[in-house]
Amino acid sequence: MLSKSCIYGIQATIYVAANASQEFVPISQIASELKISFHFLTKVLQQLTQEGLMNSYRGPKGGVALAKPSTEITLYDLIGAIDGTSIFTECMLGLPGCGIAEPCPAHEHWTKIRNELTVIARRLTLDTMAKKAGELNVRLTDEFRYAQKLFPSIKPVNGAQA
Amino acid sequence: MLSKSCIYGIQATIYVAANASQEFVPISQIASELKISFHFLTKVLQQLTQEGLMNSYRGPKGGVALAKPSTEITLYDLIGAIDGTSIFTECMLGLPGCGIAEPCPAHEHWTKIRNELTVIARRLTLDTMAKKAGELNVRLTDEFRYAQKLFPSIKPVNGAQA
DNA sequence: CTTAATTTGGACAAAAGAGTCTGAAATCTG
DNA sequence: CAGATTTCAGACTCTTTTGTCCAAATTAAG
Repeated sequence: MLSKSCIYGIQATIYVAANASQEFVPISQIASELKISFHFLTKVLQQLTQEGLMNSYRGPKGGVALAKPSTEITLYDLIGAIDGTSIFTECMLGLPGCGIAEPCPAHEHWTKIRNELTVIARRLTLDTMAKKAGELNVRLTDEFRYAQKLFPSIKPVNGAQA
Repeated sequence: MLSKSCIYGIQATIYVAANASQEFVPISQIASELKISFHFLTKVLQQLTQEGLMNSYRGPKGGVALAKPSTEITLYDLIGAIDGTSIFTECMLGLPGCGIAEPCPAHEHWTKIRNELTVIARRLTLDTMAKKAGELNVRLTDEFRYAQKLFPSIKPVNGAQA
């Protein structure tokens, strides 16, 4: 479905969005929290900075940051920047000319799914995903438990149940 | 999305279903019509016979045939046999424990899409797809034009417009 | 029985994806 | 300025997917 690079990129940007207090977040910190290879994640995030979705800064106190408010970066942007938009446009059977004029046997069904997927990806912002992933002040049990999986360093706060 | 192997397998079975007049269809014929590497397609179809979706027969007049009526083989069966069912079950972000109890940030949206995809794949039979792909007696222009792309050997019949 | 057509099965090569490593460039701190 | 921290850029390896090739087994037809 999505490539590993893409999944890592999405998880990392969610992490950065959730840590909005830090100006620049070091890639090493993201990699160790999310248990992703540091060097590999570096490549993925370089791609996101080259695509204009993130800013980076070298040296001590450096790292990466979102280039835009987290409310303005969508899942669609992230997928498009890493895996490309073909998942939102291509025929299920990979036939180059598939379209309304020359539909493939699965055309109508797949376009329906694909369009829904596109709408969802365009609407789902980093902001929304980061909130679900659990900032420290989110105390809902389910979300907190997820947060621990994605961000192991997050510790229970008073009132949160593990 | 789907692997090349899977796409080839789907196209080939559609072709076999559309050529129901032939008892066994040689793989060489399928490969040349669909412009797929013969040896590669051979592997894919071997997989489908091992999974019980097709029968094969060696020697002259041999080839492959559907193991069941084309009304009883679904897109879900084909995808499951070649790529596996993970596309119908897995988390979008690849998180192992993602579920109702510990949903990932895209969980609710992705499961909705995934479920629709599953329903469609389970309902879409080879029979239906083969009809759309254009048997010789289908004269609808759009479907015929598609048929020529997927099955180049199919020639216009009287009344069909190229 | 011989020949040709066909699948089967395995080995192998090429390409793409995933992951690792090293050195260079930039930047902060003292 | 010196040293530490960090991204940047490229080379390299490993694995999976894709694609190619060949010999063996099976079967129909003459």
